[in-house]
Amino acid sequence: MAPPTEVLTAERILEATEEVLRRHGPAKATVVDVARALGVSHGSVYRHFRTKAALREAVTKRWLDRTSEALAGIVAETSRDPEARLRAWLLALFEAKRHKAGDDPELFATYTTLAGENSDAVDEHLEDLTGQLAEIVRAGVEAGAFTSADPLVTARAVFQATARFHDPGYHREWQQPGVLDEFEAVVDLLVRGLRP
Amino acid sequence: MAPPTEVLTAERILEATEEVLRRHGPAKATVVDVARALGVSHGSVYRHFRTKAALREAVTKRWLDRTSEALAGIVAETSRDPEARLRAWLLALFEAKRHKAGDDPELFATYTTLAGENSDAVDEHLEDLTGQLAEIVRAGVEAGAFTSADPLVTARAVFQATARFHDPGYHREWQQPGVLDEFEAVVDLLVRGLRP
DNA sequence: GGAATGACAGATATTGAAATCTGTCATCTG
DNA sequence: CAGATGACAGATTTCAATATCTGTCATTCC
Repeated sequence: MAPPTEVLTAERILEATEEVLRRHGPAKATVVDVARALGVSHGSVYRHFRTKAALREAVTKRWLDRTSEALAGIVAETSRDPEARLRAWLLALFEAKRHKAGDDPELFATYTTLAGENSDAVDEHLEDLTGQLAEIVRAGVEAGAFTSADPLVTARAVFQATARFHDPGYHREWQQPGVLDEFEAVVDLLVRGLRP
Repeated sequence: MAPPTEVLTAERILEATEEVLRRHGPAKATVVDVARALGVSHGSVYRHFRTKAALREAVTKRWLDRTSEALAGIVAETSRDPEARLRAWLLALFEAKRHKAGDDPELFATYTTLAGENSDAVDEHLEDLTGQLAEIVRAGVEAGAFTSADPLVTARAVFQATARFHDPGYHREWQQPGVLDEFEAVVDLLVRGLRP
């Protein structure tokens, strides 16, 4: 099916795996399918990824990293004041998830399954995100806009308190009317709590 | 097995059902099992509960009501100041769930399954709980300890912000060291946000 | 010689037939 | 006659046979 003349790279395998996952879903996506999509034998896939689990983990990491990068941009907007950045960051996270879940529910379910299989990768991702939040909190403390004995502890608290608006387990509730108001009520309460 | 002389009441059926669920788990607990435990035919059970689902829903409601009652006691302790009551209420909810999940994981899993099957009963329960929280917030506003434009909206925000410490989906994390510190960090932030 | 292949063993998933369960109701019993 | 029974039809679950997949590796190919 695919041009068999091209060199087989990890990158090409990952792309094919994403496509197979999109098509067949996480339960039916096999490495034989991936090999077939690439026009190679499944043994060749195993030359690049030791196991099926390793292949899926690599796909998961790729996907999580895309989310992180988008949010890192907001952390870097140092011209905006910390409170605005905090609100923008939390809203961007929520809206990104909400749209993924709403626009393509099957793909979202696929990635939710992958995330469940790769809790180590997810934990790393979560640490990355709380690190970004901590950076905003730290900047806020420095600017006198926030109070916090320990920005990382505070960041974790803010992240956990907004779990309902980014944890995939709550995805059903993200489509209901009024969620954005509920989101704002929580964020307002947290921002008030952060002020000196 | 049970004395067949006694009158068959809904109450006795509910007790037997809880026992069967405890023994066999939610997947294998059948109404034939319940009937057998009571020494009656399964047709007799259907005289008191229209369907298996209705029977399970009744068991679920019973269980949820027990949680509500314990917490209602804290709301009623009007001699304590609102902030103390709020903290005590949230801690009691967390500790109750944490102990149920930790002490008898199988039973906890059983009730989590039942809760998933009966989202209407759960929604009612959640409304009940946020109502209790709203009552504490309202008292706090009246006493000048809290600010809130709308106690019910604020109560919902507080409840959702602490979801990680009462939503059964997070039960794994409740056993990890440091959760109580994380709980306190979130509650502190929220309480600060509530103060005028 | 480095990459790709495909046959293979053991693990996992699918399938369809048999067993069990749910919910009804005509019948029985005290 | 109010309440309990158990036979029954259709729905659901279980289980074992069958097919497919995962991961390895000796062999092939460029």
